[in-house]
Amino acid sequence: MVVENELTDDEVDRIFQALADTTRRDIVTRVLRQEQSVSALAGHYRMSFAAVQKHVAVLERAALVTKRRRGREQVVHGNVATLRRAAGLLEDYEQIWRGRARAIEDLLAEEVPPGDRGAQ
Amino acid sequence: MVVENELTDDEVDRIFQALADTTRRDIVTRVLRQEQSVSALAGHYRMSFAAVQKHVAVLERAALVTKRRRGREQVVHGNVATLRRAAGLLEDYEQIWRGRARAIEDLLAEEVPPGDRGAQ
DNA sequence: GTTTTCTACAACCATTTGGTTGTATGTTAG
DNA sequence: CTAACATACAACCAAATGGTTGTAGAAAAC
Repeated sequence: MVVENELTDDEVDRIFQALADTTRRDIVTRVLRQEQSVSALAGHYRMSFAAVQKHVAVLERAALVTKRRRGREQVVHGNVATLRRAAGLLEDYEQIWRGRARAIEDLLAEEVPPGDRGAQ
Repeated sequence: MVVENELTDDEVDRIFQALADTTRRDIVTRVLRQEQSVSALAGHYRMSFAAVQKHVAVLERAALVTKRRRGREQVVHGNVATLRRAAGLLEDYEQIWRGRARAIEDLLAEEVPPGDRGAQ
């Protein structure tokens, strides 16, 4: 394991599920660049305010964004730690794959003992 | 952009959607470790063969796995390139965030011109 | 105070998802 | 050839998803 990740299956489900929508990914990029109120976010899309509100709620349940009250508006900001964890998970998969590749290499090295090279 | 990624929104949707299920993530880890036939995979889960077949189909549409015929069985192997791309996307988000952090730093540096340190 | 703005939330709807069973087809074993 | 095995695929179902409209409350503006 590259990094201790302590995420439950459900949490990982929610993270990837939340990322599996273009609008939500766009919201994430926007709030990573600069935190914004929900209505400011809603202004960027052609869907209803309530729809955007729901998208933000999905991202919030996945801990990809957090809301903070500021006066009458609720300002959304990105949660880079969760993104880092998700990236870490994917990197773990790569490591598994490399581990297998390594094992195959080792196996081949065993089959062709040192000093026996050259024979097919 | 860290790496040229040339994925459409729909493709990214499918990748994250496919990863948003514990069974499917488990299938990915298994076939990354060692390629397996669909029925061999199905043996590991308490759901029906058809259900596992559907999960594999979802992973295949996302290009996370590929099937190869071998006799009467269809052997599934993991597609590490797609995983790498997904990881790259998440790393891009981190970069956006770091970019903003950098911009804030620069802004602060402007507000407190050189030689004026020590105040606040 | 009244009005406007921003948010929350419920109810509803169409579509997708994740599962089932059943049937058909191709491939290997005897 | 026949039987067993591995896969494909359709039909069906309950639950979740992504959208809508409408109503209500809280905070700010006037």
